[in-house]
Amino acid sequence: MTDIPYDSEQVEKRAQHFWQVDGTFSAVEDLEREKFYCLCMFPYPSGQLHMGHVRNYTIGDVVSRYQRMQGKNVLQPMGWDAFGLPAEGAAIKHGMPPAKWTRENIDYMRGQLKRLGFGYDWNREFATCDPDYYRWEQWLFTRMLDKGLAYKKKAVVNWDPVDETVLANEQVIDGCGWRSGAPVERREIPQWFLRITDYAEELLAELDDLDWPEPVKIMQRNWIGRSEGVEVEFDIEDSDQALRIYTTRPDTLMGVSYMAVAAEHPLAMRAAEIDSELRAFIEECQRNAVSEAAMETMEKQGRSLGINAVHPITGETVPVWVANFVLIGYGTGAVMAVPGHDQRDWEFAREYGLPIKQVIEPAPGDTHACDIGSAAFVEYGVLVNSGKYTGLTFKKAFDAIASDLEAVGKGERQVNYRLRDWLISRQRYWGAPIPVITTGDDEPFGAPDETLPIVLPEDVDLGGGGSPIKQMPSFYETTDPVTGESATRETDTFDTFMESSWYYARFCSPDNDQAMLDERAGYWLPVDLYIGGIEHAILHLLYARFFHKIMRDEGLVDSPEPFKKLLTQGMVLKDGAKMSKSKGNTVDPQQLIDRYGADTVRLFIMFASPPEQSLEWSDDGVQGASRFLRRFWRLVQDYAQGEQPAALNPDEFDDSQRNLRRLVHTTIEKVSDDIGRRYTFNTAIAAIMELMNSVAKFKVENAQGRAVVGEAVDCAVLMLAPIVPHVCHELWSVLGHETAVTDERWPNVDKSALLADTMQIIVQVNGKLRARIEVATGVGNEVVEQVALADDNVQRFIADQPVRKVIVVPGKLVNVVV
RNA sequence: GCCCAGGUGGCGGAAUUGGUAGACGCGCUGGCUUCAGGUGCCAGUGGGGGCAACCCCGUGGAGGUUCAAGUCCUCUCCUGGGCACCA
Repeated sequence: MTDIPYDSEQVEKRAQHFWQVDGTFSAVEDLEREKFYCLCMFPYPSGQLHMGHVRNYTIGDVVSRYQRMQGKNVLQPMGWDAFGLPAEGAAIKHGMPPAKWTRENIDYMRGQLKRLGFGYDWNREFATCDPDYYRWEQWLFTRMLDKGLAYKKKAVVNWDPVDETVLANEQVIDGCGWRSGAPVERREIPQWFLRITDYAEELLAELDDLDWPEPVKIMQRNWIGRSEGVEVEFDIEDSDQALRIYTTRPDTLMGVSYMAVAAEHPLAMRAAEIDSELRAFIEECQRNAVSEAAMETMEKQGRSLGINAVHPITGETVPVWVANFVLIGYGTGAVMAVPGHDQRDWEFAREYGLPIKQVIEPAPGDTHACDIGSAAFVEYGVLVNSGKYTGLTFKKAFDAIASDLEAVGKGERQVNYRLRDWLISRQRYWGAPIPVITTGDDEPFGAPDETLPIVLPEDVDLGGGGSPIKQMPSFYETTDPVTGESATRETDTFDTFMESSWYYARFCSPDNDQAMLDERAGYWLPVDLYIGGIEHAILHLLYARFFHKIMRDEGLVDSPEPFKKLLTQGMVLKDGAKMSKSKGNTVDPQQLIDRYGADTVRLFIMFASPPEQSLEWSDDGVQGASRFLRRFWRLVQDYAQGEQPAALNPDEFDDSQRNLRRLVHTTIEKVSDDIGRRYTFNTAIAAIMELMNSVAKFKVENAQGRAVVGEAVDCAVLMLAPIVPHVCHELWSVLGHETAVTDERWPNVDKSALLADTMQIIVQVNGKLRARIEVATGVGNEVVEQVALADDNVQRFIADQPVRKVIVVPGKLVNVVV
């Protein structure tokens, strides 16, 4: 028995020192070698790593080290998503500028990442609050401005009337400001947008080719929400105004019984001028939260505007209402209501006593219930009560009605998207300044390249509430670079999603001060594997895809998409709930690292569940991981104390040696598949544990026995190296190897070792397990069937019943049906 | 409300293509070793029955398809994620 104790702290120190001195993880472009760019979503520097980070970055490190052992040229960088709201809150709380707070957090968290032994190329590190970084974002924005891809229009914000500041949705709690407690108001202010909708079709189409989880692609498709419909114009009675609406169900046009417009719609505003009760209702609507979830769940309310719209086909009039569930920022801010065939319209009509008309009935053979008296019938069907359209099916009715509307100039076919343009203005301090200048009443224009970056002043005091640069003439006062006349800088900053939309590309060329990207991006991009939380499935990933296409159109990258493969990890839970300070169920990774070492933490977090599922934290489980590593250490040390093993000679094997060697190679096969293809690290670890259990039980009785164990131990160290790299670094040299384990190749499967003489077959009678039989490998189905039928227990269950059928699945099972 | 996941022993999870439910680990029980300590080793461990061989039941719930269903279909309940200014 070895008496060398497993001292994780010393082992980890030695390995990390070696990697640093050796420059193991510095990535160098090499056109001769196949590259692998592995990227994890970078962290917001909130102060310390949490378990979600540890999980995310361990997954990325395991894949990176595995791909390196496959011979790939691996790039694994790390940086900081450093702008954002929490820094402003912390600044007010601690009386410290956000920049200082952020950079101190980064220094601490970098130390934590290093302590965990992640193989990052630290030479490429940057933070998004570095002017050298956001400079190029500002530059790209001015290109977009030139191309008309960036534009300004009014948009609604949450306004805190007491603090006189714009609030994030997160800062609105039950409709009130988080600090002031005052009811929040909707306010419209001019803001910057990016025309992501110009790319809607491409963003939708290219999803098909991505190797991403299907649920994420489905969510993005739904988010983009392509629909084919008709834009219809309703005249307003006794007026030269018109009301435009978009519908995907023109087949129900003959069932329209009222129209509904948003509170901010011009028709509603006009009507409110002469109707105080209506005005009160509209004001009430403007106190509603703006989020879609709030819109959809609140009680549906409305008021009649006292005006009528004229049906474009029948000429009949229908009343126009204002409704709290219609949003001005979405579509035309107005909808046609068909209560017979839309559930929300139905409920609204019921509430306010509006007529409900059936114009669709179920198609022949359709079994959906249809009773307009108790609910809307929302399926496609056959038209009824629809004049000349009666009897048509959906598609035919769509075409006929659309054509008729087009013929009279009252409508046109249109493809619509649910996706809206990206609002990138934030009325906050801690973000990248929007590089725009305004002179007098002229249109704003982009800051000239040579004036970039527009640097955010960092030595500020946030005590005054609101963004300090809005009160800082030294920041916003400037001159027109051409005319020299006095001008004003934009004081809004970019949405922080802007920075996270292109950082993956900048890691390729982090030190270039002449250009945003260079030819190195051509080598590394696209990212081969991108790993991060499922909560980013829509927004971040859609914005990054959009940015990539913008950069492609600017000639900066040549691929269509940024992330070839995506792995979305689940959350880390404790007692069934997300870890959070308010619930008091957090587990500090640092304490665990201090107590057990990085390898134990890495092993447990990879073993506890597969990456896509949520992970239930367990302190006892960490103990188990620690125990395994100690056993593993002892087993390898014990083996290494013996003499050099003989060469493997399969002809000399006895049965137990042959069995152990078969297990070694079936394990290599399984672990390679689990890590390389399935990303199920938990089952890979389980398989290696099984192998080690068998090695521990195995009795070495001769030279070939020792040789087989030697191969098993070597392979186990190699296969565990990506997961617990420190202990494997040390054990690899203990085993007498001169090279570093990080420079070794992944073990190969010896196919000849996999062959077995016999196989086990399951025998069922009527689908229930009744016997297990052992047959020689390769015997025919007839023989297997005979042996199965001859089994005593099988005979007992067949009894005197006639055998109706026998199903034989080769190599697996026999099912006897009686 | 809408979109997307998930629900399997006391616990985390496994079962990859419809073919042995519960691998591996934790916990627990019994035993051995030990200067009983967050040590090591051995055996057992889904529920019920049986001395045993074995048998019956069992994957949130209700139906269905199939020789065979954790896996496929329909409905339903519960939990989690997202919903455009948290990141």
